[in-house]
Amino acid sequence: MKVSKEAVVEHRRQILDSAARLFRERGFERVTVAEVMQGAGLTHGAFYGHFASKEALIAAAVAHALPAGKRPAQPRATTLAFVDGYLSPGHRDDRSSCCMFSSLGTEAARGSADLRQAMTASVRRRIEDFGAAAQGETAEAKRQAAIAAWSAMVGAVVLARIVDNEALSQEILAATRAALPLG
Amino acid sequence: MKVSKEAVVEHRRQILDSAARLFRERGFERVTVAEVMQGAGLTHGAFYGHFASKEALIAAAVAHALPAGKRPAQPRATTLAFVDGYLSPGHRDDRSSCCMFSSLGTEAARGSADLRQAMTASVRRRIEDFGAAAQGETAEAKRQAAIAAWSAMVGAVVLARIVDNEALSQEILAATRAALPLG
DNA sequence: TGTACATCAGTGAACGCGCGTTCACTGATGTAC
DNA sequence: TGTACATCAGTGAACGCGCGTTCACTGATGTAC
Repeated sequence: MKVSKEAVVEHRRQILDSAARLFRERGFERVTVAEVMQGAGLTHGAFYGHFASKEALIAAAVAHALPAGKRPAQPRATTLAFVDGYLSPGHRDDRSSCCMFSSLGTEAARGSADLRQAMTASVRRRIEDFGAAAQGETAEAKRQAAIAAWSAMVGAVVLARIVDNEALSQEILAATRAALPLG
Repeated sequence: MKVSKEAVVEHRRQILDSAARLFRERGFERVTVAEVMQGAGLTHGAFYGHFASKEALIAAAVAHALPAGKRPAQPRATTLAFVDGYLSPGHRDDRSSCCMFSSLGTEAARGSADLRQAMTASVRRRIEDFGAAAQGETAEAKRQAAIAAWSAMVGAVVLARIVDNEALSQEILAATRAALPLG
């Protein structure tokens, strides 16, 4: 049956939320269109009224889940709290709402141009956010430190999730945190 | 037709090499058993004489491609040359023989116990190799620096491959290299 | 050393299941009068 | 404001293709004598 305009917008949002959660949990390939729609409370047939293909959904869901656009500089304490949370066992184990770079990064590198564009925008923003809290005398030095910090954080969570030993996993998170060039 | 014992061993090696290359290029999911066998110069029917399942092949191929076991400490210059190569555009663009952590890391985190065990052994060995060249007064400080360095390297290549802008991609590699806590 | 035969790695057709995608149909929405 | 009707989001069955896996068969290997 037809549905109100507001419901259509809401359904689209629910599809994107469902997709973003499932993709993080299982990766792009191991999630079916039918599962995404079920998670949104709809049936699979309605999918192609919202998106042209599964590949288009992937790009849209990632863009939807990633913070985009500029925002005012956040206080140093906010950045440091984010960093601590990011390199915590809790974030490592949170597969359904965790960072998309650490959960989907290597798959995303093989993704569509739209997907990579959305993720590139997120990387730029992260570098800007971190730059304000990074060590360094000059703006270039701060930017360099921000990039190095973000690389290390993403890599640490990837490695901490692969490793099958809890002590080593936590050691990776803690050692990376300690070496971060942030204030 | 039956085949000599030497040929069987050689075929198994070719299957593993073919799988390791294709998995790196496209990820575990987008490679078919038939493609792996074709890459090894065989037909798909022979696959199940060598491996119990595709999942078993994944673990075996990664274990085969990853350096395993202890080896004598390598000179500092060797480690630094590896690091420079790892964070180079050439390695970033080399999808067929590159590091498996940067090409398959987020997929591997969802993989089988056997796969994760093989990758964990490789992480331990990398930390030991890097420890010898790392900054720090004590053994613990060196180990911590080695872990932070490896995390940053893996993360940097993941991000450098996602980003759709060549200048930003190279900046990620260079900034991470410059901040590495290695001697 | 030579011969007969059992073994078994490889071949290629086939199976069956799952998934992305399509489509005829339904019925609530929202517009024209 | 109320009514008739066109629109169109959602439903669920169906399609078709691809992929992991199986299997009867082939013929070279390698062993027993």
